Amino acid sequence: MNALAPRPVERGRPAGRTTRQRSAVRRVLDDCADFVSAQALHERLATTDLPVGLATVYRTLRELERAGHLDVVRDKTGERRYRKRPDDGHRHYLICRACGRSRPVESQAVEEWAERTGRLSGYAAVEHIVELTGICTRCRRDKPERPDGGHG
Amino acid sequence: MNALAPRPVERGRPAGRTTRQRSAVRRVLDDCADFVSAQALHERLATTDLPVGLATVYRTLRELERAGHLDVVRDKTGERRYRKRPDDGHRHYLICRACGRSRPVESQAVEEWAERTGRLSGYAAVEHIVELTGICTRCRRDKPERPDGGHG
DNA sequence: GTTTTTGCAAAGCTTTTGCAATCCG
DNA sequence: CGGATTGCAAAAGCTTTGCAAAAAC
Repeated sequence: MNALAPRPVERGRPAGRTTRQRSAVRRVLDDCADFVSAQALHERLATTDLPVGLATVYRTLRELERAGHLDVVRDKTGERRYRKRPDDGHRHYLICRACGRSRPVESQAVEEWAERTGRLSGYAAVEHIVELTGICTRCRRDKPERPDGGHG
Repeated sequence: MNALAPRPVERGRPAGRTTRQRSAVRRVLDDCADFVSAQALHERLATTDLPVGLATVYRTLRELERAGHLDVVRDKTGERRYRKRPDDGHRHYLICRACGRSRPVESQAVEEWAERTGRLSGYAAVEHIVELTGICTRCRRDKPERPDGGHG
């Protein structure tokens, strides 16, 4: 559930090799364009021409995360979910606790607050985590709230 | 690292029995007045007149959390840390990634942003998670940054 | 005297790691 | 070829759960 702060990024670091597995992971991330857990990714890939090992999925995600290509979120169970980050910078999201679907929200106010608070505090390398969860209009009609935040 | 949103709280629910163990847990939480992990709590209690089992610590924390008495945060390792919530409502914190110490920050701007964003979205029961991390002035001089956010 | 709570050990989950086999360049 | 990468299974953590013994009211 935590949309990542603008990391003091390690962008531009050695990219590693381009393997079929890594490409496959990126492709799925692009395709769904919503938050997915490592395990879900692994399952989707399992039904593919090129199944990818769970460990590799995790490793690839960690890499993409470090490179600043992903927004990351943690649900109440502690599971991490990943979503492709737009090229023009990180986003914050409003995530439905019932169906798991996410939408980016306007967050300039928080960005400014975070920047200002960090600056005034005298702390170095201040990062922020901000996220919103709720029940979307559709789910409010249809389903009961799931405790974990949905979207296995 | 997530400072909890103003829960659609379950306050005022049956409080359960008052046992020596639960009192002990609350006492430690009051004493340190900073974020502590369940395991750290358990260790502190271990050296006491009344050691408390780890499972009991977890159960007590879960209860206090549900009752809205705690602010909760998750570090990068996924470990949860708990801190007594002031009586007048939840806070957001700036936490030092090196030493783990936390200080509440002024957060009216975020509160308003969250409220407004939730209202405009049409989502129900919107909750927010907001937190800041950085390196405090003292640690900037003294120690190197720890990867996990400190305070074992 | 019931009902709740405790404690221990075992189980559950997600994520990480060791290492031989494999692949990329 | 040589070093990076994959996969599997095992290991690591944190947290939860089952169940008999103990405590609370």
